[in-house]
Amino acid sequence: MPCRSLIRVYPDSYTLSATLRACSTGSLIRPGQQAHALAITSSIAGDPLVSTRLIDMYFSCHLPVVAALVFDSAPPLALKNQVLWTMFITGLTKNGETRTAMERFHSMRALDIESNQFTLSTVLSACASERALRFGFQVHGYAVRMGVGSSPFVQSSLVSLYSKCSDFSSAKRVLETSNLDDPVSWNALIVSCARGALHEDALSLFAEMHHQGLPLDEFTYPSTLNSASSTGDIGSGRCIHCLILRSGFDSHMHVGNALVDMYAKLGSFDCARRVFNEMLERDVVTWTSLLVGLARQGLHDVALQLYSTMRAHRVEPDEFATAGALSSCAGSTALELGRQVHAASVRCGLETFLSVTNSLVTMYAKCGSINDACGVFDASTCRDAVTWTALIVGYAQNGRGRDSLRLYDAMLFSGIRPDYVTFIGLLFACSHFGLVESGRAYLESMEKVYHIIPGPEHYACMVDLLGRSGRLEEAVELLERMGVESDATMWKSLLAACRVHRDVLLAERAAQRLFELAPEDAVPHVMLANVYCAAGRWADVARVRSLMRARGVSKEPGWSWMEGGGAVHAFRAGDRGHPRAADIFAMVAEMMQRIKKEEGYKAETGFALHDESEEGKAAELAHHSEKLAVAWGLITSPFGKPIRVYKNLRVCGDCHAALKLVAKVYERVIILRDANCFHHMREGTCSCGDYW
DNA sequence: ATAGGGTTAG
Repeated sequence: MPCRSLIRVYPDSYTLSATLRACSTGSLIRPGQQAHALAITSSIAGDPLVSTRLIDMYFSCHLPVVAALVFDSAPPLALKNQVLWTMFITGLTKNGETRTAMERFHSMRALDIESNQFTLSTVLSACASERALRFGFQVHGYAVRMGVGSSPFVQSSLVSLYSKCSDFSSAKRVLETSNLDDPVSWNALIVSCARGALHEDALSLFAEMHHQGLPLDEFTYPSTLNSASSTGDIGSGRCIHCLILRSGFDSHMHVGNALVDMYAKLGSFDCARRVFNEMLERDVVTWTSLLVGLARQGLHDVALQLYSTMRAHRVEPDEFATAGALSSCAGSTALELGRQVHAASVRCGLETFLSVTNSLVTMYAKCGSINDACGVFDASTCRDAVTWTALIVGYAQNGRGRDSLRLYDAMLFSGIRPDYVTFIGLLFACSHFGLVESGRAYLESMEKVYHIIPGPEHYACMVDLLGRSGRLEEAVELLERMGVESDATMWKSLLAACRVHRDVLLAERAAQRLFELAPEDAVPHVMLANVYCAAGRWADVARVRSLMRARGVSKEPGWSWMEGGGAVHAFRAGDRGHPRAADIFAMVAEMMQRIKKEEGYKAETGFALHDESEEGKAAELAHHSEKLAVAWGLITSPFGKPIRVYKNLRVCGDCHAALKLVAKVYERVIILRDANCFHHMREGTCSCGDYW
């Protein structure tokens, strides 16, 4: 057997520590493991110096379990080492294992290993994450006994702990004894104020820092700006922006992000854009801040353009960007794009985030794709009240009141507490289904069992519920005795009920209130005209029309649109602007002919706006935007696929009746979302139960 | 050798 002589160089612990430190800095797991192996073959893995660096390396590579294995297998001598323990507890805290960090600190004390300011600041920050105020108090006392109570690191951790636990007086007491030149404690306090919605306090702390001449740093500004935008005070926001520019902190990305966020939240998109454009580097937060700001102002299409620009810049969306984009898809009913964002979120493993799940359910429900909403819900592993509520509301809006209420029972069964919005969904479902008694019971349990005070949205649903079921007097009574001020939505519900139940007198009363509440709104005028129309009071119809002219209110033009082939096709009434207008009008003619012949359809000319002959009215109705859009759907979308149409106003009564028959004759499902709810039309019936 | 505070959501 030939003897191969190998010259092996065994590294010493200093060399290996240096290598491991490099692996930690770069989160390099493979070289880190090789160094670990080398430490074992060199018999120096148990050296306290090496163990410390090994643990640090595994934590930096986000492998807390391996780090714990290394720690627990360290030799007894190393386990007496204060630094090794500190490193281990710090690593646990940084990896979010704050509970374990506290437990390990407890063991450290039990083994009589002393702590220093390094250990204690970390442990206090773990306590802060766990909101463990009592344990934190004990650590505070121990820190004082160990003589490190005045270390700026310990003090800032204490301020953070107390303020996160809302013990602001203790936080301020620590702050008053702290080193004046250190802004970290102040920053911690400002952050907690901002998180706890104490925005005025946050701003005055900032002012005090500034007044005392304390150094402000790149951590001070983001949370202060957050409070400035939350108070809606653009003046102080601009002042802070000036300070940032003068001190040069605008070069920090977090500060720039906070500025973009503030201006976007306050609706100053020019300023937000300018900061955005001038930033030296941007990350996903920069883009998301702008996107969410746009979405909040209802500028969903711009937000979605921004999302695709972000993707084009190869910025990977995270769960916040994804949730924001999905919420804009919901806001502009962009189902196709929503599906793409959904697919991308699955590819990136983001769909398990609660925020993404919630916005997916909401997006599908608001786009009328309730089965997809249901699918996301069923596949989700983590649900909160928002998840359940999104589907409860979704079912209700899509005309599935029973499923909505059934889901609420399941929600209670799974131990999730309903919130304010849940009850809006439930009452909406009840009004949809005409369940007067259930509605009353939900309203009562909301107050008595869950101690949630009903707001205008709940009363609006109740008025609608009572009105629909013909209990008009009761509805009026509720409007007068409820604890909140009546608003236009509630009176509109009542007016709609008056139209259905032909109560002209009450309709006039409701309309009068609406003219006072929202004089420039055309809808009440049109609804009142419809009431007169149904009662055959043509002179009054004409009077309302001239009133509208005199007041200069005009009906918002109705338009309908549908997605297809990656584009949106939009139609106005009588619109011949589409490149294939001839085909569309031919299809409308065919549609109307077939439903007349096969289903005995007759135009409901009461819904025609202009005074003309009966034939003229019928022709006007036939070219309403929703009929044009459905015709386009029949031409372009394959058989078997639902035709999805969206309308900005409520669907007109004649279109509703006609399209139900179109769905039957053409054996197609038509899903029409109007300003009020979804209409799932199939085989001649509609999910709204003909009341909307 | 070891330490503290930040921006984005439904």
